[in-house]
Amino acid sequence: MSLRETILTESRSMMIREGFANLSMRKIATEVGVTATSIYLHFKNKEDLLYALMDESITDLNNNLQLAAESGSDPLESLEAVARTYIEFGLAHPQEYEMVFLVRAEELPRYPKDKFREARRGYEILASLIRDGIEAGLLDDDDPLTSAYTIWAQMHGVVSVILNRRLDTRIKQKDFINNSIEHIIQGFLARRTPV
Amino acid sequence: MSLRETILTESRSMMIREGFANLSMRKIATEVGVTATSIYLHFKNKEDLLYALMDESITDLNNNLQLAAESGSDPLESLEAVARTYIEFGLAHPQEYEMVFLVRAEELPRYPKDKFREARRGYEILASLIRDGIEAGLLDDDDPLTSAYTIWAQMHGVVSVILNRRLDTRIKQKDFINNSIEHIIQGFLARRTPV
DNA sequence: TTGCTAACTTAACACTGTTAACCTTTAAAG
DNA sequence: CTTTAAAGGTTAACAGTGTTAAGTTAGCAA
Repeated sequence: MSLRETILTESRSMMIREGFANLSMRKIATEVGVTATSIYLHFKNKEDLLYALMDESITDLNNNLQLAAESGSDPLESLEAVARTYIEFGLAHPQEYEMVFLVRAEELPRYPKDKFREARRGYEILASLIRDGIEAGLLDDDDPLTSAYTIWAQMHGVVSVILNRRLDTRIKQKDFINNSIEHIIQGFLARRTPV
Repeated sequence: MSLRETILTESRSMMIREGFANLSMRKIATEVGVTATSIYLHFKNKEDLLYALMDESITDLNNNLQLAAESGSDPLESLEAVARTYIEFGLAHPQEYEMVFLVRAEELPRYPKDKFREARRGYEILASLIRDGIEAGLLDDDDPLTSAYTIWAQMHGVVSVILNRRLDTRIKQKDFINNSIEHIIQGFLARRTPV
């Protein structure tokens, strides 16, 4: 395994262990058994290293979503599976989720364009599912891409509220998730009696 | 104006100017015309200072939401007004919004309990609006508090996606917001034909 | 005048990301 | 077989961070 790979592996395990905020070049280097300066021979800077980590996580999430999207017997079932998979992924990998979705844009001003492609794949999985749903007459006939982003935003909101510990202690997390998924989908169901 | 207040005022203006992430005790102190150490005479630490700032912003947002909640002629209209107000507040005050809602729970492990009260007021404004809507037969009969959190999460998702610049450039921000508000509300409308 | 207290400062500690300059080891070229 | 060049690593330093211990100064009460 090349040093580059070792750094990535160790960074990821460290991030999961101690949290994204506690990652430091020196700590990573020590863990790997090398000097902090060495990392700069393989990554332009800390940002660059983080992008590499993000890319892996995004791919992982997207692969899960793809599977979920293919799992249902109709678009509605698949949509629910996707929502559930998304939320579960976020809760199961909080550090990775934070890194990918909760880091402010400001902190990543020069996100490399080629990495956007993988990031977009997720939205497109969702958009194509919505397109199927519209064609089957199950979902509201809006622009699928816009709706994909809207649903994504809603799912993200759910994960984000839980991870940021903003959820009222009186509410059970499970109820919150179920309620959310139900209403997110209901919000896009084709209206039987047009208003 | 006491030094404590001066520090708060200057911190806020600095945060808005240069961003939340660029706040440093030394910079604030310099701006105020004092040494960094002095701040510690008025605030326990940086966290404590941030909580004071957050508290002000949350109160501000909640006051806006309260007004919106009272603005409509029926619960549905009010709900839309609240959603629009929330999203507009987030976009108009990105730095404050980030501070209040995007900062990881980890970074605020000891959020003082008395400040939760103000934070909860917002959810309660929403919950009581939903309660009215349910009683008027306009909204789905779920637990109002759970629904309040769900709607909050969805609104937050919308703001968050925009602020974090995760929105596809092919989608107009305005369309995205309108589409979101529409579908969020639709997701909670009382179903005329029960399933 | 003494003594206390509040408000402030200086100096330091232990961190952070990052860079310039300086080795070594390895491998290819003449 | 020696020279050259590059790859991969190091040490030392810079400028910044939050935070604290210790020292100073001003104002006021006894």
